[in-house]
Amino acid sequence: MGRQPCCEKVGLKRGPWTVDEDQKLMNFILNNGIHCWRMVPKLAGLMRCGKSCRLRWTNYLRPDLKRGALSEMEENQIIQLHSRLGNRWSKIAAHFPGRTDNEIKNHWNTRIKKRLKLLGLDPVTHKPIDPPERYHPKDSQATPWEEEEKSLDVGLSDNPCREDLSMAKQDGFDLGLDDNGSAFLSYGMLWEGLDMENMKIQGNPSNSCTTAFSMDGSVYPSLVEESSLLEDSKLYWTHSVDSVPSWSGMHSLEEMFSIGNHK
DNA sequence: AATAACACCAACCGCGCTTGA
DNA sequence: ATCAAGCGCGGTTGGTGTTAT
Repeated sequence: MGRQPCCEKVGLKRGPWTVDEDQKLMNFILNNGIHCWRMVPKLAGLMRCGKSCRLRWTNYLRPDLKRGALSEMEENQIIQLHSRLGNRWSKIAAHFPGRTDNEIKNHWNTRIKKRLKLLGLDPVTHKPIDPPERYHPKDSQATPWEEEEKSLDVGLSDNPCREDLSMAKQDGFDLGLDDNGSAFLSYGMLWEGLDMENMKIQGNPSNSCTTAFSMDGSVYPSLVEESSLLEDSKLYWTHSVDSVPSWSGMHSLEEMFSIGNHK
């Protein structure tokens, strides 16, 4: 006896969402908020399952989503967080306001993985490929990232990046040390040294100063841009869909989305 | 110009966790 | 304590666009 399907699939639409469907879902959530995803498609007049609606909202329609490619700084942060947390995309995404776990996961699978391999690093362990074994699972019940998580609060703080800064400082990223105090290559330096066009390591780390973390904490342009953007448009999105009905600036939102964000 | 190979990403699937009856 | 509904997460798939041959 298997698990019952999340919904009755007969007669339900699948595949890419149309503009009309997006508008219906958007309008419904803006006007009513979300209390039960299962009921959303029925009430919104959509021939979709609730799960599909939730995915569409969280990955595409949410007003606080940040559009565009991930910056090099964001990539570096993703790598460092992944080395601590493993494939816990939602936890990693929590450090990137406006980015979804799906987006980060896709980016990891399609780009970062390859880059790490090119650099001779194992995307899973973040260590040089075929190094002498340093991690012995038998020695510990928990994986390295599980151990790491015990000492980390991976939830959102007032300034997630500042939290990361302290993490980085604690763990010696600026010194090129890993969690165990061993020699460790800075991803930022590796990134700078990798000429993706010619696919070769240029190797002048001394010129490479762009790491994920700036110790003065002043260089997070994407966040700065975003916060000013939010201020300008008077949007106060709080990561909680329950707060949808209380947004101010609803008209700005609707205008924004009537322009269309479709492929 | 045709088409094969590759890259990207939206969407789906199924499992596990949480919550409430 | 048990069970089922609902939700969230991570892995995977498939469609579409781009590049190489």
